[in-house]
Amino acid sequence: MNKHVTSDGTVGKALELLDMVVAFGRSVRFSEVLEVSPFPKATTHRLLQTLTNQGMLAFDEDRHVYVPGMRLVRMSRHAWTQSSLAPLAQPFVAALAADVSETIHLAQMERGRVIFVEKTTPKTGFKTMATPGRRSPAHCTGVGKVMLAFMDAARRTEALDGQSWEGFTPNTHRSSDTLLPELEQIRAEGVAFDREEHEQGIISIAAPILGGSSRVIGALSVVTSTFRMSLKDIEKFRPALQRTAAQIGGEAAGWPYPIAQ
Amino acid sequence: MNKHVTSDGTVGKALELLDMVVAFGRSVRFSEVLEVSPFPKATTHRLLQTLTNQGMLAFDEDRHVYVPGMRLVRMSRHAWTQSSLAPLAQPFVAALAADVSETIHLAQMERGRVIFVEKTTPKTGFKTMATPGRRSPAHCTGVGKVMLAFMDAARRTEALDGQSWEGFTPNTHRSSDTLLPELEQIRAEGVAFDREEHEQGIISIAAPILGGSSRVIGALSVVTSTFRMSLKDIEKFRPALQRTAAQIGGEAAGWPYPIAQ
DNA sequence: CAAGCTAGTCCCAAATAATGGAACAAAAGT
DNA sequence: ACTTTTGTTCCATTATTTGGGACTAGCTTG
Repeated sequence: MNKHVTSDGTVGKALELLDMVVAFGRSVRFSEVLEVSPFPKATTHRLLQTLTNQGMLAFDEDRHVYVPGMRLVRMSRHAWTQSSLAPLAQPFVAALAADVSETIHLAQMERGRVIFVEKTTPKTGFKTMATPGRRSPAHCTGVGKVMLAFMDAARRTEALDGQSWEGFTPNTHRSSDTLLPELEQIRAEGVAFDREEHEQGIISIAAPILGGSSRVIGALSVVTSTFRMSLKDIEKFRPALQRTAAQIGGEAAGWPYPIAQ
Repeated sequence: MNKHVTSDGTVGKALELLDMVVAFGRSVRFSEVLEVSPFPKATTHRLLQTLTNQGMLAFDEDRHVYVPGMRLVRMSRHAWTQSSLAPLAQPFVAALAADVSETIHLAQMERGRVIFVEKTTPKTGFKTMATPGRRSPAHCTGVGKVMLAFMDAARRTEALDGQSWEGFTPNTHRSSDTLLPELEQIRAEGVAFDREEHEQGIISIAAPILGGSSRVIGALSVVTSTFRMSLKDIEKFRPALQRTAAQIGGEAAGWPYPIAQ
């Protein structure tokens, strides 16, 4: 008798479509949406119309394309300032970045998936797939694993059930059988390591950000490449990383930020 | 047989509630939402649950409050970069700000209401109510009036019907009877003036931003106070203002931005 | 420029989901 | 311990969503 991860009712379907349109990251034609929509043509069309009526999408009559609407722009901006750790954490992240001269990721969790909300790259930077607003699996990222490790048991079980267990590299965990023991260890150590589990050649050390009632509200990581450093080398970032995570957590405590789930 | 401005179906109701929660700008208790909700208790509760399930809201079990959810946070990146003029206009706005040394507002329109998407204040700045993400009435702001003036007739009629006609100062238009002739004049002149219609002591000159097919996608204004300048004085900003608006429009043409409506 | 094709829109009887008054439960106050 | 306030759930009724398919607009091709 558990809650379903997927849609409840019409609202769920509409939001699913909204998400799809927005995720395109560009204007889209009806037929493009229809291709990825799990709903029949008439239903898809009607839901898009509703969303457009509601200002969540805008329809360009010349080009016949849908784009995110102004209502979504306005609401999501409020959401960003209120519920993303980025504005609050920004100065601390910048200080850490200056300190370690490596890429820093700040992430939060949305239903078992990692959302990157801030990223700083040093001048000498290389590219990782993470980019603000991007959603990645939790089972194969440093920030994801550390949030899984520290969230409460019920949420963790649910989150693990929802993982894709997609294998990105030979090191990627493919099931909770191998991940669970590691989570135990992460809880003991206080930090998680990404051992090239998401991208070949990319490693990281990640610490949880704990808000009020020591619940996980996000995670912070120092990311580098195996060309520059080894797993052993990045261990040295641990004190600065944990200190910064604690500072951010301290600032955030007392504010209700979304709990990782 | 016209379209209704208000809610269609369950999706409309859910979005209305979402909007309310987000608009609070802080975490809210169920009872606070219920107070402003037009729906009965059970319905309000169920819709909030649905939104929470969907990740559009997050519920803090300790504090018993709702906050914007991570799903909305994630969408904000995409929505902002795609549909707000701010990223694209930023350099032009900065140049104009440096040129005139006055406050600049960049706005777009959501169903007859003005949304401020960017604002720059000179060091010597004073405070106006406008702040990015804020929504204001169109009938009493420079950017609002100029967008109304230049949008197509059908949309304009609909937008005017939706105005609150709230009187903020003695100069505020209280009905379309007085506003319509001014819109005519604005169309002829190419710019609109805010003559202390929204805030006592605040005046502005605003120009429309026209995208492809010369449709209004936004507006730009130079704002100052009557302590510093007169309505006649700010006329001198017109060339720079219009030039900048044209530059932004030029950049935006070819991209489908939400049309003012 | 008409015919053919594809993309987009609309209709309506059946199926399904939303509704909300009222009862109930859980906190908070006294 | 009791009262009040706040939050949650139930379920028969009611209203909305659904989607196959027909239709229309817009584009392409012979």
